[in-house]
Amino acid sequence: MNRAEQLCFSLLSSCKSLRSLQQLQAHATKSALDSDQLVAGKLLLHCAVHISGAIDYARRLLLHAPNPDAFMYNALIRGFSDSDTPQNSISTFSLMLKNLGSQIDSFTLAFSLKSAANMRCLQTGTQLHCQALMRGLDTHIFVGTTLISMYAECVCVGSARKVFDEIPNPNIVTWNALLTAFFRRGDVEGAERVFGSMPAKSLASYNLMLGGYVKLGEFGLARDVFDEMPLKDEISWSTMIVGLVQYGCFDEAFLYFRRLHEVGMRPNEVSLTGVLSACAQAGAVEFAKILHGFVEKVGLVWITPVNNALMDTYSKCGSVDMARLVFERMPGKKSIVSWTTLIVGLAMQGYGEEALALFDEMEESGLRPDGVAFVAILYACSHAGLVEKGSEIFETMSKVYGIKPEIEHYGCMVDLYGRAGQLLKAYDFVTQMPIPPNDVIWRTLLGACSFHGNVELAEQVKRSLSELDPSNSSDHVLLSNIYAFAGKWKDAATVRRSMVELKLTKTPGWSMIEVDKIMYTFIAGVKQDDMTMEAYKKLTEIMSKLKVEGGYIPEVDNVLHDVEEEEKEDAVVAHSEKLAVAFGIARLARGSNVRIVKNLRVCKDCHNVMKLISKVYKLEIRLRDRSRFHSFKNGSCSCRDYW
DNA sequence: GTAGGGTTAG
Repeated sequence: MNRAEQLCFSLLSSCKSLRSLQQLQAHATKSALDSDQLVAGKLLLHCAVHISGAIDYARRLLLHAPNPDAFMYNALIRGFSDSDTPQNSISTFSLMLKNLGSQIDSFTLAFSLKSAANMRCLQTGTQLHCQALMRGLDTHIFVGTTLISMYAECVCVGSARKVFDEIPNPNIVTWNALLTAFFRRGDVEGAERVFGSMPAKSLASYNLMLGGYVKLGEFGLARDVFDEMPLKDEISWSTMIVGLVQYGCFDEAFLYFRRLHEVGMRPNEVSLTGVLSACAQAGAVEFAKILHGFVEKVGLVWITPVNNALMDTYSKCGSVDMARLVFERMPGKKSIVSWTTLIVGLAMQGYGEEALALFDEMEESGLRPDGVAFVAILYACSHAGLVEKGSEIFETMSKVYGIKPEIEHYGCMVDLYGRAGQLLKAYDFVTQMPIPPNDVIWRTLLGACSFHGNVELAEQVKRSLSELDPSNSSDHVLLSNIYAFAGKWKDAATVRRSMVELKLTKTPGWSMIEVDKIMYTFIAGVKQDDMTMEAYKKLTEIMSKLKVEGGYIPEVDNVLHDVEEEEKEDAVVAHSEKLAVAFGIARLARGSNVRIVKNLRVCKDCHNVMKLISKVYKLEIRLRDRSRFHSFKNGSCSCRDYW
């Protein structure tokens, strides 16, 4: 390497943008370095893998290179393998095969195989495997390991094993790839056998075991590995935290996060996104604010997923304005996830028009909406009652953007019509869908029937639902409640009895409230502890005050006769959100806002009670239910009674 | 002059 080349390479490593790289390129041309194969190759590699958004420029560099060599092809194939269009890797491979076929080497195959793995495309992967076989590269340690990873991604454990057996000296990375293959198939015993026969274990092997157990919900086993590990790094901790959050064990996730801190480790971006997601789901906004401060202090604001998690947390905790602020101030790159997160946040609050405006803005910024973005915008329309607009967008999605609607999009449409009370239209839509409706679709429609009190259609929908998922207890509860609200107590009781016969237990409704940074959970009908007793006592007081000062009339009390206690409880009386709000009124400082998170959809009676409380007690209540946000203020709700 | 295995967001 000569001095000019050396200088060029050291300058290259500091190029962070395409612009600075182009300046360096101009400089190289001036110094007659542009005909230097080494320089041209390095420039291309830097564009392809180190500068975000410069991959197309890298492609042009290759197409215009006077003598494209194997190194250049490999660089471009590598760049595409980590992009959002890994299929371009494969087309570059084909081009290389045509132009420079004899020079395909272990790098070419390893990078191309990575793309096949990312695409989970077994067909492409197998073709590349053939190419490797023809060149005797299938037993090459790097190619072989990547082949195993590819088969792992495609859940072909047998093929992964075969490749492994042919590799003469598998190293620890090869073993780890094989371990992944077994876990990918959910084969714990197979994975344990591999782990047991490994000649050496590194930290990554233990982390793989942890992740594998955690993903399969085997927390006891995961905890054993975690406690026995000779060394733990940030990935070990992150794996535990993320896994616990994914399984809804928020308290334990918070515990691990605290322990991580106590043993002197610093939370990294992954454990932070994990614990933020726990805050989002549990509604722990005060704790999230502390984490936000930490994120800013340690410079993690540059990490896009962290910002996205912050936005998601703030919007799911009812502070969509904070979410917007995070979005506007993000110093790093806004990904399509960033935009979609805020769109959903606005939609949950019923800000349909703002969500639509943001969607347009996203497109203007050059991002092309994907399938999930369309789910978000359709969700926005359905939660804001924008039926016409929603139908229009649904049409454009396939006709203009060429995105084939999937079951989630159809679900949004059913919700759109159903929420708006256009039940028959929703029903026709379901029966005319080009793909068979699943249980979620029918359940959405059943929810709409419940909200709009259509008993006949509900019965019909429930029959279809029972064919698909007969043992879902919440469907039975919903139908029973539909009967109860219509005063058909005998039918309600029949549904209840069938639940007993089918041995179905109902999903208990729970609500959480944060007081002094501690989350309290309330479950209707569970009265043994002091905290719940306190809530019940306060609730009784509140309800009588509402009757006198707010003119409260219970939704079904007047027709409740000759009914078993259980149906009454379920239909209205002491739903968990009422207990949580009562607890909040008893414990929170005057003037604090009440924030509640509920796992099911709020019922009409509770919604009514919340409105009255907000007026009589001059309180602002934010309630997140399974489906959306409700901000109660001065006797009315932000959802405009539309939910 | 380029690689392979372990934890992140809608």
